[in-house]
Amino acid sequence: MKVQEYIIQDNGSFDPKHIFECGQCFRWNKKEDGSYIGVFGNNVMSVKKENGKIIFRGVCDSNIQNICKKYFDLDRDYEEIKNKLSLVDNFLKESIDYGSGIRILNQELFECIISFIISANNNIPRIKKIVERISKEYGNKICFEGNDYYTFPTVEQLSKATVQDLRQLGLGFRDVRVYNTTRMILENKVDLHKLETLNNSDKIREELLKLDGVGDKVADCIMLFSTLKRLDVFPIDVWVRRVMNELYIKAEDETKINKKEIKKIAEDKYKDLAGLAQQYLFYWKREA
DNA sequence: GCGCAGGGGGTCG
DNA sequence: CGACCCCCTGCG
Repeated sequence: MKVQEYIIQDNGSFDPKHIFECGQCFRWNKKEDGSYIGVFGNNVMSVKKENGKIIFRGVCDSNIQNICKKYFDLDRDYEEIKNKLSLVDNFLKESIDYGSGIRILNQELFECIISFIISANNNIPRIKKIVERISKEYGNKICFEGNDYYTFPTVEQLSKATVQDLRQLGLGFRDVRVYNTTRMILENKVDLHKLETLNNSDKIREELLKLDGVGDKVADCIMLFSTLKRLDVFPIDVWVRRVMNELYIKAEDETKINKKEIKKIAEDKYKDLAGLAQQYLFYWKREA
């Protein structure tokens, strides 16, 4: 496949570091020159920020410009979103200044589901390694600039894996969950195409929760970080719980805070942009 | 340097 | 509410 290139002006709302290290994705890796290389769909791509420009280079299964617009959410006006959220309060404004180049990716739904099932009670380096091994074992190989990369497997491809196979790849107790979920999707017990047509976050969540290994937190991550793109959902993990407690609740023991209380604050303050607020706060708190 | 607890983007029973 | 597999980290 031929290498394509696409260049856009940096308008202040695109920073590879912010995008790839705000915790939404697991398949982007930093190179020595500061660029990032990742695999998504049937594409391998390098992304680099240079002299006020963002440079995309990669091997793609169709036009690179269309692919980037979709995946990197380029048609959404993040300047407008940031202006709106900055008015909420000074905490959020500070976090937005810190992670000003964050964008929420449109990741492939099945990959997102499996990746976040694997994320349960796990740490990011290990999650990345497991997803990489799954791709190498069951995905397709793509060559780019002398190196081999592997696409995340389709439902059909991953359905070839037994529980034992998955255990061998290091999934631990999540092996059964990934196995069961893959089967349920393969057999259309949960119809991913139908999910894309639903326009109500609660309805989508209800469907996702049928999948083994998908609880509240994972369901919210899937809805926010995949092509489902529900910007109103507010995933609550330990970091978000911590920052929300520090800023607004100020309880002595944050583990005792009811999730509903946090969700209500998020809804009241951030409204239909809660998911984006979550990403700015998460990145701010984790990095700092 | 090695060895061993501690804990990690939660979910399930 | 406790266990869950694995591995990486931090302290002794």
